Amino acid sequence: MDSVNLKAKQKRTAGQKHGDLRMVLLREGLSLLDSQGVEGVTIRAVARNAGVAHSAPANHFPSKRVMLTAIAAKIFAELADLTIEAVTDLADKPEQAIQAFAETCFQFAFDTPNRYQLLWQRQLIDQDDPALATEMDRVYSALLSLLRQDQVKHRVDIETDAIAIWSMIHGYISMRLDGNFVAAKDTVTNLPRHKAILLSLIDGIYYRDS
Amino acid sequence: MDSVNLKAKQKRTAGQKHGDLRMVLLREGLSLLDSQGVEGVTIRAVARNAGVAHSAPANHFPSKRVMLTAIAAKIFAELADLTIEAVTDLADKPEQAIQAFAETCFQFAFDTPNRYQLLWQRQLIDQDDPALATEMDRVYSALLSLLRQDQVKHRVDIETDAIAIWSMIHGYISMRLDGNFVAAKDTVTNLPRHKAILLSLIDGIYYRDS
DNA sequence: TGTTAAAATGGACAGTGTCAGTTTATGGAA
DNA sequence: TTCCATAAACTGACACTGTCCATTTTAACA
Repeated sequence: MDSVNLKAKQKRTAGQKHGDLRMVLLREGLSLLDSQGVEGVTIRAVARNAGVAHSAPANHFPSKRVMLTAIAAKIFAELADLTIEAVTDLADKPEQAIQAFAETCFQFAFDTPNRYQLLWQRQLIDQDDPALATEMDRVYSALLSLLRQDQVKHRVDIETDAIAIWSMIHGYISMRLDGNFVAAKDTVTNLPRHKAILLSLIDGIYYRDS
Repeated sequence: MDSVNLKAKQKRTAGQKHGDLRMVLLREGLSLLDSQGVEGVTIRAVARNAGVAHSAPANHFPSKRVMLTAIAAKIFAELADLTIEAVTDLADKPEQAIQAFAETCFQFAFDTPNRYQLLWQRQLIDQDDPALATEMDRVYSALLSLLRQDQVKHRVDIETDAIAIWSMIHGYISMRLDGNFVAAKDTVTNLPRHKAILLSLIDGIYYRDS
């Protein structure tokens, strides 16, 4: 058996206690994220909750940044699944589909704010990570294809329309999660009204020839 | 002299070496923020750069969060000054004024990204701080009054229009700063085009009766 | 001039991420 | 079977952080 065949063998589980510590660590990391926010997600806390030594995670994640990036990739995958599922069976009704896409993002962000916020913390995660980029692209591509199917509106620049729509969704979510509407004398009771109006405004977003 | 009069005396500078260490600390904090990002702004690093002991800042800021909040308030004041100055002399041209407002935000964010990003880091700063809220409100109020002066568009809900516009501006900025357009095959050369289109889209944002 | 209280100091503590060396446990080879 | 190579997990250490504490310095006031 030569070295090539040796390298081909991927299932090597020597020395490990858990079935798959990497998976356990990601699960505990998500749990800590939900309960204590991103600052509660320390390598040592994750290791404690997983019942292993403080340096055990180093075998699976070379740095904290890599661990947080892996967690963020899982979250993006979750969001991608939700949005894509929300717009299936709406392929022939692109306007409704876009609304469903936005509504799903709102729901996800307000249901699990800590998860949503981690996705955009550039100093904590590595945006160039291939696994993360793949999942992020799934969300973006879903919106893009909705706009392409929208034959009613004569869009000149679909990509920029997508960016504008996504900007408005993300901007509203992040400002609300950051509590920045307090200064604007906003209350939580405004959320349904805001959402309704934003959805109608999003519907009006498309760039056409002058 | 009774205790009330004693309390009324506010200028008490006993024991201090610098003229105003608090101001020096804020300046060094901003400098570290610009050069190393928010994670470079540690209490001890700020103290080192100011040439004082590691625990000296504690006399002026009871915690790191309070220090970062004070820095953020200064940044918001800067942004408020810039936006308000940009829209003066445009009171009679509200559409141009709104464009100038957005353009100023873009400029500020891309010129000093670390400063802009600190403003929205809820886990690091205290959004309920009065000084911070005051400066934040100045920016928001500037946009609000522009919309009120816009007699051409018959806006039904000025506050939500402001939120939508501000959401789009902030959403685009933060996504670009986070580098989230890489997945969208975007390059920095797209910035001028995006900006032009976003400005025209912003112009189209207003909620009217159906 | 002496008092007083704020400001600045140095030391300590628990917690963090990361690195190094060591031990453990497993699958394949002799 | 026995042995070994190796990945995984462990213990220990280091520098750094924010925060607390007791102490000393310093400048304004009586």
